[in-house]
Amino acid sequence: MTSTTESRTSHRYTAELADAIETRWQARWEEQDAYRTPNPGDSDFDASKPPYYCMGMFPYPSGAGLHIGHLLNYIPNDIVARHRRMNGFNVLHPMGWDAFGLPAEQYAIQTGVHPAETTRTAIDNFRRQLKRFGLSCDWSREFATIDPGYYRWTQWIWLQAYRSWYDHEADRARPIEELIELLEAKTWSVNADLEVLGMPPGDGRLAWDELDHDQRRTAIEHRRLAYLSEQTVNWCPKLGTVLANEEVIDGRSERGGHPVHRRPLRQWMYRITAYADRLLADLELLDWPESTKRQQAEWIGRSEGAEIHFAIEEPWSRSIEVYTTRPDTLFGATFMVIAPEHPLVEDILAGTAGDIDRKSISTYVEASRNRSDLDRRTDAGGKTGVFSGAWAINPVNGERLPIWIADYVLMEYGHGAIMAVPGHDERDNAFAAKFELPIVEVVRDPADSENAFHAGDGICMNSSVEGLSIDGLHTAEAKSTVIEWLEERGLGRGKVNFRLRDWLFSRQRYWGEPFPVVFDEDGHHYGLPDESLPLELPPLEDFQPMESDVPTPLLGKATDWVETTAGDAGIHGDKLPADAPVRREANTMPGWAGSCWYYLRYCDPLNEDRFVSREAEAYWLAPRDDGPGGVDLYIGGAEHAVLHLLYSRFWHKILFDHGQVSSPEPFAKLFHQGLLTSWAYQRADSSLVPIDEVEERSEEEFIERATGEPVRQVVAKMSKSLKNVVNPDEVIAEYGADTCRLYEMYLGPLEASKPWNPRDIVGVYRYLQRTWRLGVDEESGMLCCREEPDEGIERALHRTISKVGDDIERLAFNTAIAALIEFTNEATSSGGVTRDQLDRLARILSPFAPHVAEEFWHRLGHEEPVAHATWPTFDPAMLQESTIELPVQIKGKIRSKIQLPADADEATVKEIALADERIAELLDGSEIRKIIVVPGRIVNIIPG
RNA sequence: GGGCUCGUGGCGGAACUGGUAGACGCGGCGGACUUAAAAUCCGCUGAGGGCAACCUCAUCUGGGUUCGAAUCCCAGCGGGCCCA
Repeated sequence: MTSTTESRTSHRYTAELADAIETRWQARWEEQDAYRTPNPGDSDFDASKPPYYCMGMFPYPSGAGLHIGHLLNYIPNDIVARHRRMNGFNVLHPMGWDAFGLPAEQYAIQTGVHPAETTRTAIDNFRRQLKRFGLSCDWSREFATIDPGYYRWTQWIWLQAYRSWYDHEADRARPIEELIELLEAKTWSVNADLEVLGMPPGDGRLAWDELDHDQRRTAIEHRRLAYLSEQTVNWCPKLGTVLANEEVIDGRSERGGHPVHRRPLRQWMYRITAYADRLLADLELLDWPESTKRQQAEWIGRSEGAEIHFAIEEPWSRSIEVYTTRPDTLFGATFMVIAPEHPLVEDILAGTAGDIDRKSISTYVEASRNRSDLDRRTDAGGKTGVFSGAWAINPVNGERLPIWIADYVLMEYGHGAIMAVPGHDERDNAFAAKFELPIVEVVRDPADSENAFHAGDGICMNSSVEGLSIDGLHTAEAKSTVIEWLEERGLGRGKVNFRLRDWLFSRQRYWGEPFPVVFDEDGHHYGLPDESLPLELPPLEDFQPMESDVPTPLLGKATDWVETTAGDAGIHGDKLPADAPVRREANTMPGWAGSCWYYLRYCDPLNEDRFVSREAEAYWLAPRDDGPGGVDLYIGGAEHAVLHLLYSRFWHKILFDHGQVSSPEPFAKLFHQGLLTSWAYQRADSSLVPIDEVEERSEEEFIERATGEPVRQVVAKMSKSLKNVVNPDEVIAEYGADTCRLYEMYLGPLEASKPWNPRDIVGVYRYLQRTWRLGVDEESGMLCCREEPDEGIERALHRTISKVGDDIERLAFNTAIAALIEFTNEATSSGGVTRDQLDRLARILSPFAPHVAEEFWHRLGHEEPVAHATWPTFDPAMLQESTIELPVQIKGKIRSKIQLPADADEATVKEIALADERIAELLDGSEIRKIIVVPGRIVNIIPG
C-alpha cells in the first residue's frame, strides 16, 4: 500500500476519528465545567439573561442499560438547550435518576444483590452511556430519588400534605391548626358522623369542646390531605405485596399466576379528589398535547347528576343512597343493584328476617370478593348477580324495586349502589335481560321512534305522577326539574361527581421512601418534625417478600427500626413522653413519589435548608410571558399522560397552596416523543418471535429456527423480550455519537412512532463526512477554506441559519437536518466555504453534532466552547432571490413556468404570464374569464 | 362499542394558514476513479406513453366544496393510541 492512501484515510471522518474527537471534547467540557448553569446568587450568574428550563422525563436506570429509545427523549432537549443557550438564555438542562420502585426490587430479589447496590451500578452505567452522547446537561445538579438528601424532601412534602386539610370554601389547602382554630372558635362544627362542617354548632351539630380526644382525631382525619383509610386491595400472599388492578387477571397475579385475595388494609391515601376541579380547570393554562389534556380530563371524569335517597322496606332500617347522572330516568327505574361490599348486604346476611336465600347470597359475595375491579367492570363472562330479598321504594312514584346484589357495581363508585334503568342504560339492560326484570321506556329518541332502548338524550315519556310531570321535556330540562323536586322534599340533591379516586399511596415493599410517621400504642399517628428528616431506610439483609395471608410490609422485618420510642423518633415531648414506645410506619411510598417533584429540586439540588431556595424557584419557575410558569419544555413519553403528570400537578398545587412555589402548574409546555420501533417477527397466529430465533432466508423470507415455520416481518415496539433492542454502545462504535444523534433526529417527526432501520444510518454518516471535508483537507488534516466567498453559498447559508433556527423552535429536527444536508451538498458542489462561513456553519451544526462542531470551532481558533458562542444572525434580504420562478396554470393545471422579478406587481405578473409563449399557444386567443394571482406562489388563468 | 389520530414512491419521510406533490436520506440503476474491489465523486430514479418538446395518470377507496385539494367536508376501508 502506498503512503498516499494511508494519509488520505488517516484524516477522514471515520468512526475512529469521531471517537477520538468525541472523547477528547467530552473530557475538555468536563474539565472546564462547560455546561454548568449558574444559579441566582452565584458569582458568575448573569441576571440580564432570561431563564429557560427544559428537561426530559428522567430515566429509570435498569440493569439492561440505556437503549436507543431513551435518547429520543434526551437529544431533542439537548438540541433545544444548546440553541437557547446560544440565543442568550440561561438554560437549565439537568439530569437525574428515578431509582426507587418495584423493578429494582424485583431485580434484586432475583439476583440476591441489594437494590441499593444494583441501582447504583445501573445509574453509573446510564450516566456513562448518556455522557457519551455529549449531552449539555449540568451534571453538577445530578441526583437520584434514593439519595437521603433528596428523599428527605420527598418526606417533607408528604408531611406538608399530612399537616393540611382542604378548605373547599377558600378552594385551597390550609394547615390543620387553622382547622382546629375554626372549630375551637365554634365558627365550624362537626356532625354525628364526625364530619367537619363549615357551619357553627347547633341544630344537631356538635361543638369542638363536646368531643373527646378520639372523636377529635377522627374528625380531623376526615379532612386531612394525607390520611389513613381502610381500602380493599389486591393482596398477593406469594409475592408479599399489593397489586394494582391491572396486575390481576382472573383472581391471579399477572406475574407468576399466584392467587390474589381482595382484603381490606389500612393504607395511606392522598386526598387528590379535593383538587379534582382545579386539576381539571387548570388544564386550560397548559401548552400540552390536546390528547393528553383530554385523557386527564376523562380520568378526572367530572359529571353532573343527582344523589337520591331510596327508602328500604321493613325490616331493614336504612336507606340507600345512589348517584346517577340521569335523574331524568328515575321513573324508568325497575330495580336496584348494590355492590357485594355494600353495608346492607352485611345486614341482610346477619339478620334472620324474611324469606331470604342467605346461602346463595353469601356464596355470591364470597365469589366476587376475589374478582378484580377490572374484571368486574368489563363484561367477561356475562353479568352475574343474586336477589337480596330486600325491596326499595322509588321516591317519585312509590313503586317497589327489588334490590339485587351484583358485582358490576363497585363500592368505590358513587355509593356502591345504583338505580337500574334497563330502558336507557346498557349494562342495566343486559342485566335485566338476563334475570328477566321489567324494562320501561321513559325517554324517546326524537330521531328514532322505532327502538325502545335508547341510552342518549331525548324526550321524556311515561314520567308523571301527581305533583311532578316531566313528560315531553328534553333530558337537560327534565334533570333539573327532578333534582328540584327531590331537593324540595329532602329526597336528594344535585351533585357533581368525579371518576377520580383518592390516591392509594402505601406499598408493602422495601425499596421506597419511608413514611415519616410513627404510631403510639393506641394506633394514633404522629408526623415526625422536620428536623428529624430524612428518615432513612434501615439496612435490610433479607429483602425477600414475606409469604403471608396477612398483609405484612417488608420493612416489618427491621424490628429494631420499627420499634422505637417517641424520643428516639424525634416526637416532641408535648405530644408524647420521650420513653413512650412507638412503631414506625412499615409501608413505603410508591414509585411515583420521587418523580412528583424532581423538577423542583434541579433548581437547587444541594440545598440543605429548603427543598429549593425561594430565589432559585422564583427565577426558574415563576410565571412569565402570560404562561402559567413551571418548566418551559418537558419532553417525555405519552404513557405518562395520566398518572405521573397528574400526580406531579397535584403535589405542585399542594406546594402552591402553602406558598412554597410561585406557579400554579409544574409544566408549561409538554411534548411527547414517539415510540422507536424495530423489526420483529410474527408467527401465523400473530404471536411474536424474538429476533435472534429467526433466520433470514432471503429478502422476504424469514424462518423460525426452532420450528422451521415461516414468520412475518413486522414493526413492533423495542422490548427486551423480543430481543429487538438496539444498544447505543454498538452504534457509537460503528459510527460515533454525532452520527447517532443526527440519525435519531433525522428519522422523522419527533412525535411520530418511527422504525429504527440500521440501513439508513449511513446517510447522516456520509453527511458528516462531507461536512468534515468542507473544512478539513483529508490528506493533510489541516483546515482548508476558500478565500473568496461565493454569492450563492452565502445566500444559502443565510437561508439555512434561518430555517434551522425556526425548525428547532418547532421541534422539527428532521427538516432542520435536511436543510443542513442541503447546505453541505450545495457548498461542496460549488467549491467549499470560507473560514467565516465555516465559523457560522459550525455554530448551527453544534446543537445536532456538538463534537464535530466543537472540533471545527477549536480549529478556527476559538478558545471558548462553541456552546458559549452566539447563534449566527441572518439578513432577511439575503433570503429573497431577486428573480423568482412562478408556475402558470390554465384551469388549475400547470402549463408553464415564468421568470420574473420578485417584486413584480399583479398587473406585471399577469402580463408576463399571458406573454409566455406556451401559454399564448395553449390559450390560442380564447377569451379570459379570470386570472388568479397568488403573489410568489402561482398564476391561474381561467379561459371563458 | 365510544373518542382521538394517522394513511404520500421500493423504504424513512418533505410539502407554510388550500397554491409547483415527492425536499432530504436510504435503496436501486448508470458513469468516473481503480488491475480489481471498497470508499469517494457525478448523473438518473412515482407509473404509463412519446425520438423529442411534452402528454396522461398519481397522496387508502368513493363522493363533495373550490379557479385550484395530500391539506377542508361526508361515507367507507385499514393502522395506532386512549376509554369502556
